[in-house]
Amino acid sequence: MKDKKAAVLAATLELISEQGFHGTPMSQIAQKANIGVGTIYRYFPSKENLINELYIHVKARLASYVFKNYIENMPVRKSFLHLLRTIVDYFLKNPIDFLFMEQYATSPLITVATRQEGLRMFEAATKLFIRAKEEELIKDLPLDLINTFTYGATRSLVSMYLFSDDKPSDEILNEGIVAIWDGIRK
Amino acid sequence: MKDKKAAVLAATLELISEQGFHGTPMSQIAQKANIGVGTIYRYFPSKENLINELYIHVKARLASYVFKNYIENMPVRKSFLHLLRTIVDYFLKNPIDFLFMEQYATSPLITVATRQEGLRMFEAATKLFIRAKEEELIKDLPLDLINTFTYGATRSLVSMYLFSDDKPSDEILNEGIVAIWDGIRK
Amino acid sequence: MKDKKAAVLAATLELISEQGFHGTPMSQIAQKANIGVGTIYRYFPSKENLINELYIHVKARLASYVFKNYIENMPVRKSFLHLLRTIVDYFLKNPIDFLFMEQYATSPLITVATRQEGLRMFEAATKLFIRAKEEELIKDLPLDLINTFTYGATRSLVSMYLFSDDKPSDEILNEGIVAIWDGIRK
Amino acid sequence: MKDKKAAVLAATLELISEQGFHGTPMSQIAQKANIGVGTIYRYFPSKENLINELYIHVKARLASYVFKNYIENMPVRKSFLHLLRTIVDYFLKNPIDFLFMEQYATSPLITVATRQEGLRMFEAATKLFIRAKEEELIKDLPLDLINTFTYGATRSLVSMYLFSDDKPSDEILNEGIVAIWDGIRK
DNA sequence: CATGAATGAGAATTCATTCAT
DNA sequence: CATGAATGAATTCTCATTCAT
Repeated sequence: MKDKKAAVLAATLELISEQGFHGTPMSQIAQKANIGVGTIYRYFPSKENLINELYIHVKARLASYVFKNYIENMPVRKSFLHLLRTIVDYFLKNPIDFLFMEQYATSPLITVATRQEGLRMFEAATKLFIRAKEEELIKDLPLDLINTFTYGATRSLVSMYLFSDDKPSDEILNEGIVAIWDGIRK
Repeated sequence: MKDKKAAVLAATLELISEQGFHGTPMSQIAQKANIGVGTIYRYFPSKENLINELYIHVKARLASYVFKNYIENMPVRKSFLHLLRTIVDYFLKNPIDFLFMEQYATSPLITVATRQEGLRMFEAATKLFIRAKEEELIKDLPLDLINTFTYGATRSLVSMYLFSDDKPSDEILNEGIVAIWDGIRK
Repeated sequence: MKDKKAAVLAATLELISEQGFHGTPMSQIAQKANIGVGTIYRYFPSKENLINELYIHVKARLASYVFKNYIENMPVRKSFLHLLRTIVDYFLKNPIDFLFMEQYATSPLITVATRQEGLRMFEAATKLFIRAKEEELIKDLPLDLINTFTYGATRSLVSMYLFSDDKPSDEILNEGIVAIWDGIRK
Repeated sequence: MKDKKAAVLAATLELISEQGFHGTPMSQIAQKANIGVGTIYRYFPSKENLINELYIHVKARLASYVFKNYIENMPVRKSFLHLLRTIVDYFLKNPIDFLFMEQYATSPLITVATRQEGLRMFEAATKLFIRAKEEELIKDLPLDLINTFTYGATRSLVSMYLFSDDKPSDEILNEGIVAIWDGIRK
């Protein structure tokens, strides 16, 4: 049943975001997912594999949301702002996903292969940057730099929103996104 | 002896950055530090305390490096670029410190008190942002946002440099830093 | 399975009586009970809890033996002698239970709650003393005193029998019990 | 220096009575005795030896108190009552000594040799019982029985006094002691 | 003699994983 | 397929004892 696998992933995400990987026993995951411990092992060969699959799962969900209404051939600046805005939206709506990504993006538990698979889902964004460079709209910096820079700044935006006591308005978020664009544009 | 405490901190930093907190047993730390397991507990009451002290230690080392040649009353833009450049320099020279900060900046293992103590060491930077706002040189966004944005973007810069195969030149790093400034300046 | 819990209790009783609580590692208990160490923790949350449950267990077994053929309304003296005789019998047949009770009756490891639960099992004896006082058959001393005095003297009897080289005859034991009665009777 | 040895014994007695043998680290004893840990080992080869010497020490102190004004040739009953009364007095004045004896009288930590040495200090009491038997004042029971019986009952007396909320009067204590005599007299 | 820093063996406890039902 | 009792390797931490100063 797909049901059980999904239940395990959901339970793991919630528990792990709060308690961390090592603070969350398989038994607790099983309990939250309303299945037996042994059953988890029908779907995931090990706990390590489970968290890696969860990483892919969460990243795929984000990508699917982000690219749902994304149109490839719109003007670069508009695409860029739309993309960032959608990412921010998603994380504000799904803070647990954000917490999870923050913690496991750099964790040694996530294998190189997993991380690469996660990156592949955002190739459309890379294409956009390439186009931007060709159209000479952004600084002449390495693509990688543009990429991480953009994502890093976006994370900061979300993080500040989620953890600060006085939530910034929608407008300020937009200004923040524009600031990122200002950072890379020519 | 101060020797042993320092040896424990050094060993922990190195091991924990690669293997994570839970992937690093106390016995391994002891071995790498060339002391007995029990000795660690003469200096640190628990493993949790050890990592919190290490956090302070690393952050203090960074702050000391960053503010060594920092002059409070220089023009804002110059100060800003100098500050970011020094941070980047430090992390490129001490990649393990960077990996450690990346992993534990958001980890629940680091207590609120520890994090606050860490922040206090960078008050000079906050002062600079306040001055920048007063002089109306940067966008009218919340200080927190400016702050996390700046640090987030800086991290991306370092991260890209450390993990990409074709290391960007010194010039490109400078351009990256300027890009950050462009992001927040008016 | 009830089997394993019982096996753990039996193993613990035997080992702890000889070696003491702190002289008996959980691993040894597991080995003697023919189970894995972890299995003990399925039945007892901690070593401290284990010894407290064992205390109840042993005391319940004693009470069940002692009151099996006990009839409430027999003459006081007869009841008294019967009771003491049965206690002595039980301990002579189960010397390990005696050793265990001797060591843990006063130990700080046994919680107040556990001790109280143990006392409740011997309320019938207290009733007998009350009746004895009402019938003015025994000295006019506080009940507590009568109680501890009686039990203390009984313990001595058992202890002497178990550890002396020339075991006293059945008759002598009876005389000993009568001596206790003589101590408290008017 | 005799000073230090005595200080160690005093510190150990106090700490061990409250916290138990295994709950009391050597370092704590050293601290309470105002000496270095290593120094303990100049006077006692091991922790086990320390507790055995303490046992002897406490028992000797009790014996010295009990037999201080004891006259060998007084009438048996008077001697007996005096002896018991003095024991009770001592323990009421030194409850820690009582707690210690109660806990370690049956503990596997005290070696057989130590226990025997402790018994030897009370030979005068045994002599009294022999005389009592010769004069046919007490029941014709084995000496050992008389002995343990008497001591067991005395312990109960003290224990009840120390732990009950409504302390029995001096008179009641005397009655209790008489009850013990009544138990063994012909 | 006195000290206390250093040590590492040993203890309780946890938890991923297996496998008989 | 699903289960969860059983397992024991692995982990953190304590503390008696040693020995260089």
